Amino acid sequence: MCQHCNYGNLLTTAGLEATAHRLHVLEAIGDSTFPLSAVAIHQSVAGRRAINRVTVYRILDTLVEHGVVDRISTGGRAFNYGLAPNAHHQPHPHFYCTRCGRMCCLAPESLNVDTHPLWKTFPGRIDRIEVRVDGVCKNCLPLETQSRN
Amino acid sequence: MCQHCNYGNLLTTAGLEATAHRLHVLEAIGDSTFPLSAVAIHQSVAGRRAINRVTVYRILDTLVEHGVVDRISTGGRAFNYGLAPNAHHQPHPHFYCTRCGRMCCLAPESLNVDTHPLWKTFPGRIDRIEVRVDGVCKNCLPLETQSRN
DNA sequence: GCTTCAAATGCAACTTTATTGCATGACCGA
DNA sequence: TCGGTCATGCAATAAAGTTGCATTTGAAGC
Ligand SMILES: [Mn+2]
Ligand SMILES: [Mn+2]
Ligand SMILES: [Zn+2]
Ligand SMILES: [Zn+2]
Repeated sequence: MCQHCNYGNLLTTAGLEATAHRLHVLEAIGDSTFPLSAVAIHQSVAGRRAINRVTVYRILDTLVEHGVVDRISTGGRAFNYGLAPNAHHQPHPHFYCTRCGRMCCLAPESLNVDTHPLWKTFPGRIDRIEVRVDGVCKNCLPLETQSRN
Repeated sequence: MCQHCNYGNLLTTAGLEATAHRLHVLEAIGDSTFPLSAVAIHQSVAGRRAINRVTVYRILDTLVEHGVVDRISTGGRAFNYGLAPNAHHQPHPHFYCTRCGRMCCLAPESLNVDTHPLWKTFPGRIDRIEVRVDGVCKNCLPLETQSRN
């Protein structure tokens, strides 16, 4: 469990009832050091307690809507989910390994994005800027050279 | 048609046979001022010439593999496609309107991303850095305020 | 403690988007 | 003309998420 986040508080602060299912889903996300897919979250929660996959999707929608969790695009067809930035978690970019499909969180300061020119000129409303780094992770790198496919 | 790109040349330069279908798909992408979904591309091409949607998916895969076209993640479940950066087209970030689902290309200089800290510290291989700006486009902004849903 | 009612959950069917397998067709060179 | 390779078509399948509706749950009021 994350040192700084009380998951029950996160939920109630966001105006959400802290049901057991919601707590389990949020725990699965918060305890992971990298963003997880809905399927992975379902598996993780279902390991400890029966839960329908639709319920997981609905809980994820709710958590994202209320800003507790971030929906992170992988570059693949499915989304991943991670704790939304808050007092204890700065916003940060993510890395996506195109070989194993695993994401990882990058340090907030690893990329410096200057958004000022955009804010001045863009005619619409800007809600979020998402940066994703694609490549091959250090685990997959050795495998990459031998099997040329 | 883009002033500077000869689509036939783009294909043959990439080592691809310039079939009629491939040319039509590439034209649909290159003539658009914003990235298009596979479904939109299929509709566009099919309007002028019978083509199977699977063929469109396969052509898109081929074009992406050979670096002629970029697969751009929308923040939704489907991908969009745009011309890959080349001599006449600098890499640039994209904006995704979460209300109408339309993307648009942003000026290359609208966001300045400093990637140096990442290159120095990241232990894997970096192939690409994708930046997506989410929000509400100027067309949708008026609609947004009246219908609160 | 009982009742009530909205919110949460379960389950089946469905949708969207993309992929796979296999058959057919077109093209190019020998 | 023949052979082979690559492109295309078509049907079936897969992956990921959504919808509709029935059932359960649990907090609020009595
Ligand atoms: Mn993260
Ligand atoms: Mn573009
Ligand atoms: Zn990897
Ligand atoms: Zn819009």
